Amino acid sequence: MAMVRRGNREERCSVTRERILDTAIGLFSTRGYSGATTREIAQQAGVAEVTLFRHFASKENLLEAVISHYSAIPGLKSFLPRALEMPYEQALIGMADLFLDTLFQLRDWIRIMHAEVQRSPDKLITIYHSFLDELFEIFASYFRELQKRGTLRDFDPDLGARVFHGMFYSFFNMEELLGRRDYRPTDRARAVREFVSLFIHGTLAMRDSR
Amino acid sequence: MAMVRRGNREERCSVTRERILDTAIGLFSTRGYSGATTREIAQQAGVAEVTLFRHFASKENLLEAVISHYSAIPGLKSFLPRALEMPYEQALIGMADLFLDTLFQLRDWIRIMHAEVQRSPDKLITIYHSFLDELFEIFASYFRELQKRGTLRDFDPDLGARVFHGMFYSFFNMEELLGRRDYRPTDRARAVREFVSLFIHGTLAMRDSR
DNA sequence: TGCCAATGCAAGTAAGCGCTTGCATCATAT
DNA sequence: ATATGATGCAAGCGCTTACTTGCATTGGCA
Repeated sequence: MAMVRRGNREERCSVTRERILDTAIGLFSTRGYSGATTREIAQQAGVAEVTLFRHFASKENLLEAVISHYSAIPGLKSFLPRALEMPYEQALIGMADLFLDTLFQLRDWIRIMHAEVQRSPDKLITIYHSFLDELFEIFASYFRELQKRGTLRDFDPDLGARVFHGMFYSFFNMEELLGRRDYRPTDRARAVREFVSLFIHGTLAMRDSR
Repeated sequence: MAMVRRGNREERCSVTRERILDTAIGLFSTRGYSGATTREIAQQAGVAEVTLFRHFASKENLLEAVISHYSAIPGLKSFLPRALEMPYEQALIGMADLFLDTLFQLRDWIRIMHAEVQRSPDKLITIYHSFLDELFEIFASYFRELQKRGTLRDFDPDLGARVFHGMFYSFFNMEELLGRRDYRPTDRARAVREFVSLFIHGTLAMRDSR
């Protein structure tokens, strides 16, 4: 086995830990929690099974570590001030792109959440809900500000956020979570543009030439 | 154990089979395929475990039976001709309601698909993809017809279908799949109305008074 | 009445699971 | 140079799993 041989002791330790976590999130996401075995996780991480249990007290413990380790929310929030300086369409495209990037980065984490939120301790649910709340609030606060400025009409910003989220989440869901990249390999940039356009102008004809 | 005692032989047999299937879809959807045990399925269905294996050659076989047994697509397609006679907004609300009803009916089936599409044989994926294709085609063909009539402007009807689907699918996803009914118990009728309104008119202000 | 098919019950099998123990190795920190 | 701590290896423990076997019961059917 390829033991971690270099570096000082702390580093060696944390590198091993990270390798286990990296492998675990992948296997949990593809096989599910019950379907993934500690033997396979250890083997694929290139460590002995006993090492896995020296780092994590139990399999359940490992799952918790995986979930908290990869739940980091990215720079979507920091994009908001910049978005407010941009033209509406450009800002929405930027937000959509950043949102999709985020989803694709977190896809394994999201898969685990989806699969395990059922049989799960409240811990998972709480984490997932706060993740979603944060997400929605980013979108909603953007819409709220533009409504204050008079750029947007008077719709419910929270429901607007859900619509915006829904369009792109289900796109991601279809492209990534459903397992096959070769199913409807829709051009992402084109989809984003068309989605944003529909979100901005709606579907009705006869109001201007666009 | 409450054996099935009445009815002729065929009926008795198919009733038992159905009871096993009913229990299985519930347990597969909450615990996942690996997490659900044949013991518990049999017990909860009120039959001996050995009876389960007399009806289904293996656990995998039972999963396949569950999936094909509950995959029926409902009356959304038959709504289309009627929708074409309605005013646009009313038709969209009707389609959205029917779509949501369908999703809530199929929620266990959908959960299983989501969880097992990963480690799965191509069978599952194929079934799920054709389910989605059928769904999208219903929406897209409706938009295509209205574009032909000049009611709708010239957007890509397939992407429009995905947006329409996405709004409501992610609503369903949040209300039902994420495990907790008490999270954002959004009023469904209001959400449908607002979603449809956004889909029709977009978000921009300053074009008419609505 | 007598056969038969659907089911139950009890016991068991082989394999795999999460997890533990005891001991050896070896690079680093002192 | 020695102690230490992270790791590997091999074996195994107790338990659960999917699945099987043999036999008894029961109700429908000829």
